[in-house]
Amino acid sequence: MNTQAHSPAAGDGTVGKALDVLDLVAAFGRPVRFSAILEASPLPKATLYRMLQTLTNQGMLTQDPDTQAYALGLRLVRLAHEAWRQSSLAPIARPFIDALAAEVQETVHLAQMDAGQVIYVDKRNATDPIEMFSQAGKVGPAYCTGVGKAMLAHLTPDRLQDALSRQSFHDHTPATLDTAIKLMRELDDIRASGVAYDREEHEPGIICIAAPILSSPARVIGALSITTSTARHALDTLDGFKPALLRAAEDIGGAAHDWQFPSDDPSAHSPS
Amino acid sequence: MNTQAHSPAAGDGTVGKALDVLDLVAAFGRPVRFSAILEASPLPKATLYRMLQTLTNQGMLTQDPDTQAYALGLRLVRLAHEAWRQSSLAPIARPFIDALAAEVQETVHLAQMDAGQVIYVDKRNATDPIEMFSQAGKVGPAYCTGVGKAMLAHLTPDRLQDALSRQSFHDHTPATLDTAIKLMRELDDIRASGVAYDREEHEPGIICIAAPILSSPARVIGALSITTSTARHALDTLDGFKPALLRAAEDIGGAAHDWQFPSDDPSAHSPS
DNA sequence: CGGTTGGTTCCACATATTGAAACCGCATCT
DNA sequence: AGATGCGGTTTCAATATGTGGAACCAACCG
Repeated sequence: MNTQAHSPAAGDGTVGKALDVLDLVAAFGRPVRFSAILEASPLPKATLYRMLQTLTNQGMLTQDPDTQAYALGLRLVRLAHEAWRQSSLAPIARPFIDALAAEVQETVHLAQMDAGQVIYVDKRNATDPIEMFSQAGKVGPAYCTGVGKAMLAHLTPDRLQDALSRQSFHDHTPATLDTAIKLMRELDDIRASGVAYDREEHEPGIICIAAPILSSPARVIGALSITTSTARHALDTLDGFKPALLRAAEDIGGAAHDWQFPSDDPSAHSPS
Repeated sequence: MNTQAHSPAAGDGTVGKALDVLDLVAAFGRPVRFSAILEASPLPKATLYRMLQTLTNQGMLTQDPDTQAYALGLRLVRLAHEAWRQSSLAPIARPFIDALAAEVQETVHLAQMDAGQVIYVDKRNATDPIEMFSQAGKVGPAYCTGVGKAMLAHLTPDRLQDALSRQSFHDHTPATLDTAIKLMRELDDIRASGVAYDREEHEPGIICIAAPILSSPARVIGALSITTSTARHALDTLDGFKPALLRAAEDIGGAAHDWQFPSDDPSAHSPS
């Protein structure tokens, strides 16, 4: 019934609260002491205390022995390593992204959708060395990024509805599509052309061309983008990347599909 | 009382179980269906079911709509992004690692210790492009890796004891130090010389020189290693890297210290 | 069409979580 | 020194939560 997913104030049971605490600690972005967490949390002192202890025991948090500040634990990193491997299509997409980045000599992003937000799971920077984990895991808005729009455009109606309801439509730049109506119209174009553009809608001077990655029939499982700046490319020259981008996106989609249904999955899916 | 930290069968409360389930799913390394998890878990059907539902609600797991297989969720990736930023010293160490890798033209690892295990939080591969997240988050044994031994050597007695009790002492290669006694003896040498070697103890043909990263008085907060193969370097030529390695380790330790105690922390620590 | 596997829901019971209040240690203030 | 306050830890009864055996439903298979 409850279409509402997590995000703040999800509140299923004890683990919900525990995870909220994790988010809370994460939000600080640096080690925090007990009292700081306390006043940011709705939980009463004693409860929070035990929760923190439990989480620390579990390795989800670590507590500095000197300053007794809590920070996210390494178990999380360990888990995430797995999460990244299995839940994201990053590992599958890797070779294609490498190739694409090398070919176009621009920054390439691989993103997925989570709770209406875009989450970058990989990035290849053709010029600079690399940015690594510092980028993977980053989240961003869906309504004003190329990858976000590319994915939105190919969502099923109900999922789109859900996703739209989560957008905050803040005006990042003058070009930002700041209403659901404008966005919807653009999504039609995107569906038609097969690619989405970010026309400095998120950050001034930054533009990109993005394509959805589709699996099986027509499920979006991610998006791929080539990002550059107005200093390097005019908006309309972005189309030069279109063939390479689309090819890479298709290749990744195909690879993902093959990986999901190697040939033996007994409880298969509805015929394609 | 219970020195035992997490790992399987930790069992504090509900969240403990929830996290165990996460580990379980992670262990599969690929999306798994309900029944598969069920038979790997001690939990009864109904309980596990609700647990999975909760975790899915919370975004810690995702369930494929077609095959209803569970996989680690993107929220985890998001959290880990933060965890990596704040709990690990990777972000601080980054520039130093880059420099070191460039200087020595060999693979450089940055690792930390968690529950007696080594966890790699960063890696720089001087020759190949990069390995990214695919490496960060990886865990390995402490007793037979350079970084592991370097950290063990500088643990406080009680922590060392705890860590040792968690080692499994499996013979990876003929050179593996397979008993606590042998290991202890080696730790003395490491303390004396300031660096640890991996003499093909983990993988044949792979050798490394590692140094602990120390903060404030004498707390190990991580370790740094330069890894190469017997094909490229003889064991005794590794010493050539020693100065650069030690310098980098010291620099990182210093930077971490400055970062931890910028200058204003009111509830400071014992005078340094 | 009946048997089986795989997943979901019920419900009485027990356990784990709750949170006000008391407590401790330690630094600071007078 | 002695008092005061703040940050962190512990206790304990009330109760909300999670538990898990068993029944249930659906879909697939023979």
